[in-house]
Amino acid sequence: MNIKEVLAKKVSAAMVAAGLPEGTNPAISISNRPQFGDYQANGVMGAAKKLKTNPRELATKVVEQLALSKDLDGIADKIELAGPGFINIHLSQTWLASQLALMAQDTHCGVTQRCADHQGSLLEGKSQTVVVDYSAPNLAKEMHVGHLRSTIIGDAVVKALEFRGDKVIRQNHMGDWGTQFGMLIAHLSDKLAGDEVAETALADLENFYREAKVRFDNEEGFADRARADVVKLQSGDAQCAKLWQQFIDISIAHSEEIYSKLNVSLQRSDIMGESSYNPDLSKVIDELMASEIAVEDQGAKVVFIDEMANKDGEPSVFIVQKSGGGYLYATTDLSACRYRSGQLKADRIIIFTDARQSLHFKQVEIVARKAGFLPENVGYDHCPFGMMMGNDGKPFKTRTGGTIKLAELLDEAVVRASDLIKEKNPEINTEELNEIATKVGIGAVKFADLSKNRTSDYIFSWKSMLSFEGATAPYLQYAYSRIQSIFRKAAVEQVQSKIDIIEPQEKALALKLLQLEDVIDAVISECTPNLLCNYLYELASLYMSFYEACPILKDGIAVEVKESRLALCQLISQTLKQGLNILGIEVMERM
RNA sequence: GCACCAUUAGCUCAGCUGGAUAGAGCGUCGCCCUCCGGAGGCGAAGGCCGCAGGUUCGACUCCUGCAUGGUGCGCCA
Repeated sequence: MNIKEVLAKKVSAAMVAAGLPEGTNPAISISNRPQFGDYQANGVMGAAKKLKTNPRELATKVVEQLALSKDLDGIADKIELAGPGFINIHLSQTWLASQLALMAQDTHCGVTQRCADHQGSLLEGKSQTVVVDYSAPNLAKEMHVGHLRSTIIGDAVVKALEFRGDKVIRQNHMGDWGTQFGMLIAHLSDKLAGDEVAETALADLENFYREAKVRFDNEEGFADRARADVVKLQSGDAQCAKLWQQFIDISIAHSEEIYSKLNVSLQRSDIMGESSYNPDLSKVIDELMASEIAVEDQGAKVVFIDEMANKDGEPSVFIVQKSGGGYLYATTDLSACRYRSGQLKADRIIIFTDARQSLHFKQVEIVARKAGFLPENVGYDHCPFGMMMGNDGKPFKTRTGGTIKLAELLDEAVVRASDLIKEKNPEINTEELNEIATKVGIGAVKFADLSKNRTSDYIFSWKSMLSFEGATAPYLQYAYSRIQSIFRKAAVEQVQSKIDIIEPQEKALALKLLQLEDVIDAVISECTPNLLCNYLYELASLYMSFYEACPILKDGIAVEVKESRLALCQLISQTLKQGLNILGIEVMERM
C-alpha cells in the first residue's frame, strides 16, 4: 500500500472534476509541519499557473469536489486549504490503524507485489525483467576498497527489486580477459613447473601479480613469453586455456569469500565475465561496419557520435576496434547490450560502476541503440558513484600508498566491533561475541556506504561508522534487539493485529510504517539505497522516542494499550528486519 | 581546450516531480538512569544552501555566466 498513490488517485479525480485537464500531477508530498497535516497536494498551484487562473480559487474548487465525491471519507479527517493553494490532508487515525492491521497480516510488510506468485500478498502491476550488472572485480588482482560500492549498492538494489516482485538477473561482469593474463599465466606455468600447487601459489593474488609484473619488466625473455601466451590463449591453445582457467577459478574463489563476508547474494552462476563475449565481438564489428555506423579511421574502427558533439560540432569519438585488430571494452559492452536485451529479455538494464566511466556508458548506449542492440523500450541506466576517500580527502590508501584490500578492511571492521562489544559487555561468551561482532562490524561498513547518495566521492572514516552512535547500522540493530527484548519479557505467544493510535509518537510510527512501499519504489527507480537507509534510521529513531514516551510493560498500563503497543512493536520489528535484509545487514536477538 | 560531476552548520551528510519557518548525525553546552536494555531520550547554540544574474505567486531545487575541487576525453578497463 502506498499512501501517496492512494491520495494521488483521489485528488486527481477531484482535479479533473474541478475542470483541470486529465493527467495533471497532483504533486502529493509528505507535509513537513504538523499544522499542515500529514500529506499535502501542491499540484493545483502549478496547474493554475499554466491555465493563468487564480490558484486559490482553483484549489477551493478541488477541495469542494473532494468533499462532494466523498472519496476521502474515512481516509482523511480534515482537508483544508492554505496559503496560495496548498491542500493539506489530515489522515484519519482510524484509517491508519486499519491499514496497520492489514499490514500485520501481510507477508511483505504491506508492500504490494508486482508478480502473481506470492501467496498471501497484495498483487498489483506487471513485474519487469531487470538485468543488474554489479561488482565486476578484476580477476587479475584481489578485490580492494574500490569494489565495495558497486558490490553492495548493486546488491541492495537487486534485493529491493526482488522484494517488490521484479525478476532480477544478476550479471557479474568480471574482468577475466586482457593482456595482463599473459604475464600471469606465464608466471603460473613456471610456479607449477616448480612443483607448487596452484592454490598455494595464488593464495595472495596481490603478491602474485607483483611478482609477475617484476619479471615482465626485468627478466629477459619473460615479456615475450607473456605476449605469446596472450596470443595463444586468445587463439584457443589448450595448455594456456587450462592455466587461465585455474587462475580464474582461484581468483573467483577469493571474490566469493568476500561476497560471503559481505552478505552479498552474488553466486558463481551470476558470473558473465568479459571473456564470455569473445565469440561475439567480431560479429559486433561486422554489423557496425555493414550498417556504416562505424568507420575506419587511422587504422582503427571508430564511431563518430554526432549526438555528443562539442560546441564546435566535433563529434565524440568511440573506438570499437584497435588498429591492430584487438577489441576493447567498448566492444564487449556493446555485445553485452545485445545479449542482455536479446537473450536475457531485459526490460531494463542497470549498471553500477564508478563515475569515471560515465562518458563511456553514454557512448555505449547511443551506439547500441543506433545499431539496434538495445531496443527503444529497454531501459539502460548507468548508475555512477564516486571514489572512496580517506580522512584527508585523498583517495583511500594504505600508509605506504598501496591499495587497501577489501578482505583486510572487513576483518578490521569485525575486530573493531569486537573490541567495542567486549568493552560494553565484558561477560559475553566468545561464540556470541563473534557472531555479533561480525554482524555489527560488517553492517557498520555497509550502512556507512549505502547511506550516502552522492555521486561524488565519499569519505571513509572508522571513527564515524564505528563510534556506533547516531545514524549507523548498530543503532538500527540495537533498536531491533531492544524490541526483541520486550517480546522476551512480555512472553506473549501471539501478538494481536489490532492497533489503537493514541499518542503522537504512535501516529508518527504508523505513518512511517505505511511509507515503506513508497521508499522501496524510489530506491528502485533511482537506484539509491540511501533512501532506504534514511527511512530505517527515521523509523528506528521514532521507535526510540516512542519507547521513552509510551510505556508498554510497566505497571499500570491497561491490557488493551499494552497489546496494541506490542502489536506496533511487532510491525516495527518486521519492517526493520526486512529493510535491513534488503541492505544486506543482519539483525540479532540480543547484542 | 572540451565535456561530465560536485560545492548545504565546525566535521560527515539528507533535502522526493520547484512549495510554507532548509533537516539529521558527530562535535560543543544543558537536562533525564527508584529504567520495559543509556549503543538511548529531551533541549540549546550553530546556515548569505560556492558567487552573480535570470525564469515566477514561490528557487537549495530549473536556466545562463563565473569561481573552486574532482573526473574523463582515438587505440587500458
